[in-house]
Amino acid sequence: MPEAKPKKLAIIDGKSVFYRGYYAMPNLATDDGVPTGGVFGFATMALEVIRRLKPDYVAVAWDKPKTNIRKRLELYPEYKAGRKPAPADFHDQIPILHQLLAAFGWPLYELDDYEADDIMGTLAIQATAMGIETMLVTSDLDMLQLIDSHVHVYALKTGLSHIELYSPASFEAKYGINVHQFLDLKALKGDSSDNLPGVPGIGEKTAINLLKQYNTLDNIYKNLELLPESIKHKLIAGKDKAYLSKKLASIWTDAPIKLKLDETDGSRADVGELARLLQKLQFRSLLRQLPEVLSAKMADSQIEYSINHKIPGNCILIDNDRQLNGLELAGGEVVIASRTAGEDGKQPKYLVLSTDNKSIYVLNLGKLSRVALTSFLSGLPPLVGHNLKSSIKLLISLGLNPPPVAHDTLIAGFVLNSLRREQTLTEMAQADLNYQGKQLEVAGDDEFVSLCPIIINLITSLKQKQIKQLAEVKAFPRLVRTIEWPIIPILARMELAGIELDTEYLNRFSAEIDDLLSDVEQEIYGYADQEFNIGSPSQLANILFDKLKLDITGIKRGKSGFSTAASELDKLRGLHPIIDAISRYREIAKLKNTYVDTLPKQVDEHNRLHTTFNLTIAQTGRLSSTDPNLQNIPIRTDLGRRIRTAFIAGKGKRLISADYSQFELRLAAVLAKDRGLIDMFNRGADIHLATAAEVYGRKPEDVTKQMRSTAKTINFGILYGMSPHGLSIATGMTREQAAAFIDKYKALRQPLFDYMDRVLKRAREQGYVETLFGRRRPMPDIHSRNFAIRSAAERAAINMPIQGTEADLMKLAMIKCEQMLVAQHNDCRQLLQIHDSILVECPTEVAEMVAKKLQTIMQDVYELPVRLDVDIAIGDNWGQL
DNA sequence: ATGAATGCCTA
DNA sequence: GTAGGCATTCATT
Repeated sequence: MPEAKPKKLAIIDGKSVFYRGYYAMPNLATDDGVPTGGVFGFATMALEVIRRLKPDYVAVAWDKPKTNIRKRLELYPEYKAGRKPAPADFHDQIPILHQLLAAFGWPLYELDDYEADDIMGTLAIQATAMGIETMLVTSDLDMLQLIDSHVHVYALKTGLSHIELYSPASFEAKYGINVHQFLDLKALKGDSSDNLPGVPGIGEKTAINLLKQYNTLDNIYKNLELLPESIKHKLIAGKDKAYLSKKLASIWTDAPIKLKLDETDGSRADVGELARLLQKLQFRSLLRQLPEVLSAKMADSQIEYSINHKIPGNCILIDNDRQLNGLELAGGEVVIASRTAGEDGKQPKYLVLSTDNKSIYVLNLGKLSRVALTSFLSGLPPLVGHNLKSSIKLLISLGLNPPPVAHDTLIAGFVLNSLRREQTLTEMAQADLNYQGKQLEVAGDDEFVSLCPIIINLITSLKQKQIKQLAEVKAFPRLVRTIEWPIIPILARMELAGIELDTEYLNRFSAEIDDLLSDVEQEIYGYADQEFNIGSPSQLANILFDKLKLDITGIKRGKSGFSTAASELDKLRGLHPIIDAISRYREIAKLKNTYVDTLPKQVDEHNRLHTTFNLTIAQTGRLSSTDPNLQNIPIRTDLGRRIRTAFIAGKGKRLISADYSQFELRLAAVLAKDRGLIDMFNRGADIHLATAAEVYGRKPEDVTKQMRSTAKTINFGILYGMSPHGLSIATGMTREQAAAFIDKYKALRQPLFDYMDRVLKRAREQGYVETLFGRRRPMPDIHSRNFAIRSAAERAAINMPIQGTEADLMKLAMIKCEQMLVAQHNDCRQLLQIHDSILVECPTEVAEMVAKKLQTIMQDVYELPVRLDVDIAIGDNWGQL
């Protein structure tokens, strides 16, 4: 018989959660003006606790106002001095919170002289004694000192409801010291929010270094003689303060309070009352979640744990070549996972492989020879994994030719539901498999090895489930097989290849810009007749609108005053020479800070820059690029273009760019089956000029620059669901002129507008929109009662099939280009993709030929009623292209 | 330190 | 007015 699962108790740090909500939603109130921000935060989090943690028991700890810290004050009168009192409408919400707790059936624990921390600590100790697992929900890092094998801390992350397991390992990864050293850290560095002094002159950096070296506070004081003079003196002078701080920061676990399980039974919620309360508070979104959350909870108690719990017995750690002898990785597929480490997180450390879910091999890469490894790994069957791109990069960096992808659980999860927040294996397993075990993304090597069987098991289980789910949507199996799986190894190769940066050029450029920048800066100070921080929108607004009294009519207001965005400054141009100077300053500062000074810091030893391409971020299916983002390198201004000049081809090589021309508009024409537009493209017309000619009823040769520009604006605007109002702003026309223009355009492009209506209709009926290849984007906000939200969803819905089809086709083109390159020009590499273009590096001799081949492949990527045009260019730097 | 707000770079 | 990433300032912890 399996051992019964231990019961779980969640203890919520009521005030800290409440505060979060209060500050996150400062103005939230019901229609009759009752402030509800804090309650909303609490309620949101409460539902998330039920959904995610599935506790058997729940208790809420609360600081009693005023008296709560008396005992600590006896020790240190300054304790928590300097804290602002809570605002008045904060207290107004407390009674509502009590009602909410009553409805949940959750008791509030509060005590004179004890803070919520102490109550939580005490209850946790008692729970452990009863054999119960405790989960502490808080935003307070101090709570980490309570962690042990039966007590876990969940921290509130960004947003109101996002809670995340705070593990000793993640703490260690972040600070480099153990959780048990937490109190000693506080003792040394103090804590400004609690007004704990710590040792004066010792900050976090020094404190951590000392603790790394000497482990404990006591031991540091035992070894004072070994320390540098200055630190030693500070420590001696601050000894009392250090130990006092430690005492004050310690959570007391002996509060006079008793955990009564029957009071905290989490299943006693009065659902009717809850619904009534949420209704009254006008928390509609929460109200909607209620049935789902509570029923999920009930269902969970009946459903069998859906993971195969038979942990495979033979998980073999391999750390010398001999162990590889006679081992084989035969089978239809291999489940693979990898682990990297080091400063940049790019040093490969472990590779985990399992072909039949019985034997799991954990390769300690540092201990194995390259030869033994490559011979063992050659001829692997197709791969299954979670974020296979990282494992494939590892295989390639070992010199292997990676096998094809059979299934990636990260990407399948995204294809199945692009809205889901869960991205790590742990999160996905928790959400989809009801996995309730340990966090799998861990800091310690030993811990990682011990988790390998679970990792393999979860990937396998997730895959099985996802395969079934993919099969339920006709287009999905084909989408992943023909687009998503094949693009993964290509991106892996692109990331590994990187692109060479001329760092010396950028450094010279930086110095040059510096002079420009300080000139403009002085000029601005001159106009303002004072120095100020030009980078601060609020200071800048003060100068412009208070001091210089520039005309504020028509200037947008933000949350904190008048906007100084470029579009608003444009309205002031001509009023004062400072405006132009500010624009120049902004341009230069932006380029310098974001690109010129930053990129050279990120190159590898070959001066190459390696980005990460992400497949599971953009809702439309586009790639995104991070660390660094190489999809937003400047091009529009002359100064910006010079940054592209720093992206260079390697020695004896050339860069080729291949860009789709008017890709999205062509696809809009196809999706809408707009014969007129399609024909226009197939004639090879200048699309904006031809549009202007038709709308204005002129011959093409009589179209002015202004007309063409207006037509161009609307051609683009249409793709984004632009309104007449938006058009008038974008073109400078009056609203009436814009409306008239749109009317003509509508008549001309009726199929396009009919198509947009069809997309919206389907979005409303089906709840999602899709691309030509059946990639879906759920559109829950399409039914929002909030006009702004609903309108935004409608615009996104119109855009998604167009942008998404572009993304699908671009991936397909990359796959075909890669096949050609590998087969015919294996010394050529794709380096970057920027949504409608690719950048390829190849030997000078073949550049011409390769460029032509790429052009042909991209133009013929997929049979469409519209012609696709691809522009190619060759150069030794990106700026020339 | 962290997150929101602001602003700006790309397709 | 679609889709992203990221730097800086400033308030809050």
